[in-house]
Amino acid sequence: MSKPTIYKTKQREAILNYIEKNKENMITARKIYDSFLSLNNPIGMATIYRRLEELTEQGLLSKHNIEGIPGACYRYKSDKETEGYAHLMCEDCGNLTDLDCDFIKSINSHLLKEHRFGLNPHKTVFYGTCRECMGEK
Amino acid sequence: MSKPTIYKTKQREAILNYIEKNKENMITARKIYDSFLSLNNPIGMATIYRRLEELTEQGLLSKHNIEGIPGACYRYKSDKETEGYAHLMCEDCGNLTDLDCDFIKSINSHLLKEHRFGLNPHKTVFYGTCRECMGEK
DNA sequence: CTAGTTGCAAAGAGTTTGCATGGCG
DNA sequence: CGCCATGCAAACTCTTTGCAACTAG
Repeated sequence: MSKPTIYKTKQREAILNYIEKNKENMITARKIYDSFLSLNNPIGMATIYRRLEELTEQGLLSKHNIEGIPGACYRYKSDKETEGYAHLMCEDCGNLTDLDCDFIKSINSHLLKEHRFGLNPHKTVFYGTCRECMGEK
Repeated sequence: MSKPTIYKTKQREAILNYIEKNKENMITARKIYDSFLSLNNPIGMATIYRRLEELTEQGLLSKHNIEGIPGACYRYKSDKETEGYAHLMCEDCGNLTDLDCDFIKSINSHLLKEHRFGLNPHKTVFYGTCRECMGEK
């Protein structure tokens, strides 16, 4: 039952590198695909999906989906250094940011005590309108 | 700029009826399709999607998507009588329940004051483990 | 009559899988 | 050399759209 060996291939390293460089941003399979394509370093979509899925399982990425955006698709975000944070999703611009705040702890304990619900902040997304989009209205 | 007339067709009424009867449960396009099919009262998928979309726009349904379930698809939930509630999604069993609690108000004001984020509870989903699934572990 | 609705089939988008090839260890 | 990874293309799933036929008002 030992874990399968992981081979350090060019593609895997490149994807890890891309994620490291874009840890502040949202990532989609297509963005990665296009990025490598424009660097004349094309990579197969299947490989991208396989790696993203793997990294999500390993807890290094969180996988999200927003509606209301044309061609909605899975969006991944690096969770390095932000484990335990929740996320804020703007319904207007689709921007996803980390909720780095102790308040999540009180939400956590409220849900547990009053609703017997074990919150997973990491996956939780608050929908609404972000600062910028509120201002523009 | 007047709204288009709404025609009371057999299919539309049937879908509304289905939703009314299933307001406690999650709804998917396929569930509706299968339900009508088994009643020897088949209905086109396109119609179902068109009606669900319309009802979502009217705020009578909320549209969700959960991962981790094979063939993840959009799941709708009746929001009649539960407008303004947030939702709790169980990652284990995929169950979606309403969060009927004043605590949402303090979350609301916190996000607004400290993060300048205008929460839309109606669309917000807390991920975690539900009462039942916690017990079973 | 006329505008909205339906159902089919085809198109689309995103994602997943089968399989032969290729490369790490 | 063996196992895993890759890339292509095909398959799949869910959803959306075009269009001709239909129907409520």
